[in-house]
Amino acid sequence: MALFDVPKRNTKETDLNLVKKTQAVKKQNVVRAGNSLIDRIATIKANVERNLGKYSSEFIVIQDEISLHNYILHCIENNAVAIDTETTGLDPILDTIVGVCLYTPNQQAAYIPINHISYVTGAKADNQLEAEAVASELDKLIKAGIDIIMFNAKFDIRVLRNQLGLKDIYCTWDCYLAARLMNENEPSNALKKLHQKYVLNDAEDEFTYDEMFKGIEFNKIPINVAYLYAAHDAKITYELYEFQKKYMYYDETCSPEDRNGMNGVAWVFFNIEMPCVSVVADMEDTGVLFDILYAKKLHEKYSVLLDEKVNNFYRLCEDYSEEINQYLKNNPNSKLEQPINVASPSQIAILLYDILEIEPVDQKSPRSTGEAVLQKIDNPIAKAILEYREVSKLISTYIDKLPNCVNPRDGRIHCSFNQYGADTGRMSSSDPNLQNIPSHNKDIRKMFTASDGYVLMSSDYSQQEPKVMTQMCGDPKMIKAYQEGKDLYAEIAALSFNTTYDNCLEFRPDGTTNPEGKNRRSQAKSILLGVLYGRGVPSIAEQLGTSTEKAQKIKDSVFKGFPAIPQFEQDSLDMAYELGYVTTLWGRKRRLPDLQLDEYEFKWKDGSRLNADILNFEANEDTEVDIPEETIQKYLRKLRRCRFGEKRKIFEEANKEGIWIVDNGAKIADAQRQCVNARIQGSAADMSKLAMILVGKDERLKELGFRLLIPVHDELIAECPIENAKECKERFAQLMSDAAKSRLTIPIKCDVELTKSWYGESVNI
DNA sequence: CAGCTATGCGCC
DNA sequence: AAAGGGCGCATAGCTG
Repeated sequence: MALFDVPKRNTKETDLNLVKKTQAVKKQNVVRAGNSLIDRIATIKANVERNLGKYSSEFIVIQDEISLHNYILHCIENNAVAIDTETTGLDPILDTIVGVCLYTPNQQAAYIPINHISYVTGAKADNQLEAEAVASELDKLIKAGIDIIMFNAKFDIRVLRNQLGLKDIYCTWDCYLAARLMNENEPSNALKKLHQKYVLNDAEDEFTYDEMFKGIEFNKIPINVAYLYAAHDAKITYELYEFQKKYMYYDETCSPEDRNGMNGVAWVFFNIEMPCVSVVADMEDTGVLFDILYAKKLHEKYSVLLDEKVNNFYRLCEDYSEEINQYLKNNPNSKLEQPINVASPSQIAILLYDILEIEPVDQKSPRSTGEAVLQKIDNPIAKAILEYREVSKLISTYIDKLPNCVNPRDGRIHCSFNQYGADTGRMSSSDPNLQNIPSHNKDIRKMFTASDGYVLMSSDYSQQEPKVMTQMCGDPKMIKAYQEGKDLYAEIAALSFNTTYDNCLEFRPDGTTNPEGKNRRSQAKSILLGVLYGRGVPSIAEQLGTSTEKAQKIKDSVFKGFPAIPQFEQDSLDMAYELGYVTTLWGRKRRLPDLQLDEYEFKWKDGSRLNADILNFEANEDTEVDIPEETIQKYLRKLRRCRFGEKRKIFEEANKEGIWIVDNGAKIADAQRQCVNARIQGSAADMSKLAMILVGKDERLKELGFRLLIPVHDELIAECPIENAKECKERFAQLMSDAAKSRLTIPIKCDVELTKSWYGESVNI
């Protein structure tokens, strides 16, 4: 947004601020000047021509049907095309398509304008193709079944479906997903960054949309300028694909277990990630029906509750009004407002630790006001703050936010799923995030409902991660427990603590509760889940409400009874140290470069110390002097010998010598924890995606009107017409159970819940 | 204002 | 001595 159209605000703006802003928008080769739209387009035009003008002969604009037809023939001949779409925004449903870019080898990259308008009059620009004409030509590519390469295909697929009506548009190679699989630690996954780094070898800079057109919709950019930018994208997508293709291919003669090469990763690409794209696109297009009226009722209900909580907090503060006033008098510059802002952690910290002088609970962060800390503070104010936060979170993040996310055309929420959101391979959800809707609270999820005449269906994998872990450990006793339908935690407890299975259950056979059994079971559970998360013994002890020593003994017993568990931990660590990465059951990689770090790094304090030998003319003046090996060894010896708490002294000692010691201990420990967790969480993610593919592409379910709505990691939410619920339910459960059969021998059972609204009352059929 | 980090918290 | 994996997002508070 430019300076001139910044909305008027109450705050006074100094001239200095305005000057600073003007300076801030100037960047490199991009100049911003002028205030009117006409001036700004002129500036953009100049920028584009200066930076992309070199492509003017390489790229073409296709403005008639015959040229388009000929280009499509070239694509089919080549059996490959890169496609990119240009739109007025990022919403494939509400925003409009502006043009399509194509590139096929040995041809000029082509831009096909469809919906450009004059930035002066707003009238539709001349010499563009009709959407229908473009659609019918693109349909020929689809019918021919040629390779279609895209970057972040889900978006372009949705645009082409919604804007051009291309129902069967597909993608064979998504460079975004390939890039994520090839290096999930890549600092940026933007097309231009990846192309710049891997195709151009960082030789030249490329400009992003915002750097070129910030704040201007693409349909207002004149065609003779726009094509330079747009066609470029299709071309670099293809070039990135050619780069990736060299490394990611599946060798039939090589098993997916080949963990040294890319075979496992390629298998995941072709058999999990790529087939998943259209399923995810379907879910986003479908959306989920939202009950705005019910949300309004919740707003009323929870607003009253919030008022109560705030008032309760202030009422409790009144007991300390003298102390608060005294504090304000002594600390006139403090951040404490009057009244206190309950939502401000810094003000709460002042209240609790400075005014009420409560002893810090957590020595590591003595001024924390987090939930865990507040729960331990025995003061009604702490409780009041927690209650306030609970309600305010519900209102701001869900009750008041979600209604604004509803698409006015269909009353549904179409969020965005990032298919490779987490580095482990898990999906994520945003705008809004539908994977963190409260489940503990029974009101919130009910805002999501089935379509009229439909019923909601949810199916989850029970104990997905423990099952995956059992499979990867390969422990026969654990596998047997699942095969016999036993409770894994109880079985582990029984065999670890030398007692019977029945003695490790919460309930006795006669239905009465067995506190000792419950305790044994939860101990075994804590140990197993602790391994899964890389949790430390003291933390497990805290969870179990016991001493660290006790927890260590419990862990020892479990590890002794189930040596496959520590063996699996060790194998995972070995794999990561040897190969630099761990793998999932299906071959996805999680690279952990931090594991290769030295525990301590030694650097000169003032950056680099240059070679001080003035007489050594041979030496490059940038040559750094290494820190003498004996000095490094001296400190390493000290650090290895020292007790905890003495580290800092040694660091300071080195500091006085001008040496800066970097302690990588925490990073290495993080990576070690990730070794086990990434394998389990990643394998579970593979499994859930396989289920989505099987369910989402099932022809029979499609016939029945069944559609997936939301994946929540180990759970799939869907809906289907009520009259088909019975068949859908059975087929849904069966497909989910079968999805992981290729690698999981443990029995998988899925129960399907039928409801009218999410987590609402069960519907019987 | 835009954009960043820190803190805190919802989910699996 | 302490030791929880993976996300997205709201608000506060700071900076450019």
